Amino acid sequence: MAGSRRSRQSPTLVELAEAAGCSTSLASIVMRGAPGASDATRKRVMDAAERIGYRPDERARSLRRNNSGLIGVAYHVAEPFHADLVEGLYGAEGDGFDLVLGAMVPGRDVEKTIEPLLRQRCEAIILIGSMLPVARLRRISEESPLVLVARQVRATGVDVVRTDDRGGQRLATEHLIGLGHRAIAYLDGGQHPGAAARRRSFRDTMAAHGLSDHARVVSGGNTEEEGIRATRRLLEEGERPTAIAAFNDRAATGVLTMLIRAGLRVPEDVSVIGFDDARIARTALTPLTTIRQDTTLMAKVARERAAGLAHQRFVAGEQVLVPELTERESTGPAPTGR
Amino acid sequence: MAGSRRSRQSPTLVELAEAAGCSTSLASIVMRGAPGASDATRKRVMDAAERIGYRPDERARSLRRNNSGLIGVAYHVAEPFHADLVEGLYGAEGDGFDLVLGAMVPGRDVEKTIEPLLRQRCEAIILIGSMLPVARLRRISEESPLVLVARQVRATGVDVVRTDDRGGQRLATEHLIGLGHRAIAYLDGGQHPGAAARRRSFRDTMAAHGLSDHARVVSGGNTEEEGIRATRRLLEEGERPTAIAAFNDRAATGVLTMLIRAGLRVPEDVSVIGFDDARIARTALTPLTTIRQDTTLMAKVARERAAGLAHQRFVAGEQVLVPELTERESTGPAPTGR
DNA sequence: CTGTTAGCGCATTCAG
DNA sequence: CTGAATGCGCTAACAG
Repeated sequence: MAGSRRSRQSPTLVELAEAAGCSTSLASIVMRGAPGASDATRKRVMDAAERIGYRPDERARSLRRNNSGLIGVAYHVAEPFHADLVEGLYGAEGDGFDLVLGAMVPGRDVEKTIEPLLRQRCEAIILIGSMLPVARLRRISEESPLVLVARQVRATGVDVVRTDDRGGQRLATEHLIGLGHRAIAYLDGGQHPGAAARRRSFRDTMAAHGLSDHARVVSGGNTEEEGIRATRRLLEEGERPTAIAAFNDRAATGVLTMLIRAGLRVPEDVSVIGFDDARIARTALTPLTTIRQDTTLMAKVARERAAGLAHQRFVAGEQVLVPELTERESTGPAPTGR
Repeated sequence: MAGSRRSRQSPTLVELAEAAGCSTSLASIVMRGAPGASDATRKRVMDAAERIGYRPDERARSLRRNNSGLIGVAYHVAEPFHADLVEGLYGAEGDGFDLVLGAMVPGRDVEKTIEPLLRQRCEAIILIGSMLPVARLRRISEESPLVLVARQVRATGVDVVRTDDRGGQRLATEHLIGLGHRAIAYLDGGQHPGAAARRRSFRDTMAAHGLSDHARVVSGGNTEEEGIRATRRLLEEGERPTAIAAFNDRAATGVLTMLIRAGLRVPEDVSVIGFDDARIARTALTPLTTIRQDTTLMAKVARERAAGLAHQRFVAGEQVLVPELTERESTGPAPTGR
């Protein structure tokens, strides 16, 4: 009467066989859809399973099969861009693997996160946007096939699926230059994945257009908060740029917020460009022009790589996806005269 | 030489014992930190484990122990509010359980999500913000202790941890009324958890203040996108309200966006209030006045309930947390005259 | 303190 | 199609 006191234990295969009036092997065959049972038996077993509430024990299964059928995914819960990738990962099912998620949260780093995944004997690990040093990545990849998503790294044994950050940022910078902007500020992403490449790309592209003197890099971050703070500093000190390129869309949203709070118009006074094409880019006060990373495709490729590595069908390599410019309303011609 | 071809299989306890020159039982004792081994042996075994890269197989462990030590968590990846709760869940460790995450994404519903969790024999399931019909919840709770977070439901066997939505929305509505607002619109959350209670609370509170005629409920949603669309409709048709209460902070952010795009000032022309006190509330263009749900506490309580239910230490019940008003800048006195 | 033994639930032989 | 037997890697008695 206690509501949900589970009736003893979960039923086992033996009990299922009893209930169905057949041998355990037959019951097993039916439960995993293997050949070797008549349709009549199949129905009888399935009905019995339904009736007694039988549910295969994955632990026993995978132990016996000697493969877990699991791909582990470590990601930052609080990062919307990661959430998009995780959605994509689930959307790309059909390889016979299940996904098991490990969340990285403040105080719970990569190592802590993947430990349980390894203990469950995941056959591959997909690590999203981690800044772990190469040496550590290498060590992990020695224990399990490792697919690193959204970060560039050159380490034997580590598979990489990423967007061309350099090319993407070049697109962004040249878009602004093409609109006539010269005084352009770049809001840096610090230690976050891709930040170094994008920063370098910004500087190089500015230099290539003879605008090195106008290229200003300010330290920022990957959150709205940091976008706001960085922009406040930017407005306080020195000459105001006519365009700001941000590390990602969240930071760009912060830039937008601070500019408007300061009474400036976007894009009339200042143009803003982001990176990622995250969901928030579309619903920002001024819809953001940004560099689109195709998370669906990245996820699909990452999952394929993980499954392939698990089956030893190929060796670790690098897949670089091409980003593209998505023009919305946050960028416009550089203001003339002043 | 292939980089990361895992050297055969993972080492087993037997191999560890061999490497350490002791019996498997001793090795086992050491690995799980059980009493019954000398410090010298302990060190010898730990060193050997490190050397051969031994890592206990959780599947075998939990199978043998006959308890998985797992709490399953089902949540919507794309929902920032859920992400906050998940962070809180991890932060509340120390009950001897590990967390295993199941992500709900479009096309992957609750049932699909918890199936793997059940197959792994999680000892309890924490389900965040699901709108599953009561009958289904009951069925799940018959297979595993179930803690429902952030939704009200009265079902035997289903444990509930939620915020007082009714009281929270009353706080919001009375805050606006207290500021002199009379024409107040409520942007409804449709089918989402808590929506019904908040909607009813809005109507009741308006009625209690004799403002039924001014209470306007418009259909909205729980995203920025829907907040924008609903506000656009709101502005097109009928008299403009002086205040808008939204189902949650994301929708409220959309409201803000649309109002400002329409050339209105917040809070001078229109006040806006949200619900949740999600992270975005602080960085919104106009920092949002909102009803704070303490996700850290909710998560802590939810995890305690889950662990307690798993150990049959108490029966399913309902824990209701008290929300509070967080005043920021998006609400102000009703505009006078007009 | 240490070693031996018997399963946990299931998949997979193999001989009927 | 069936039933019995074996063992995946580990823990938990129990006996030395």
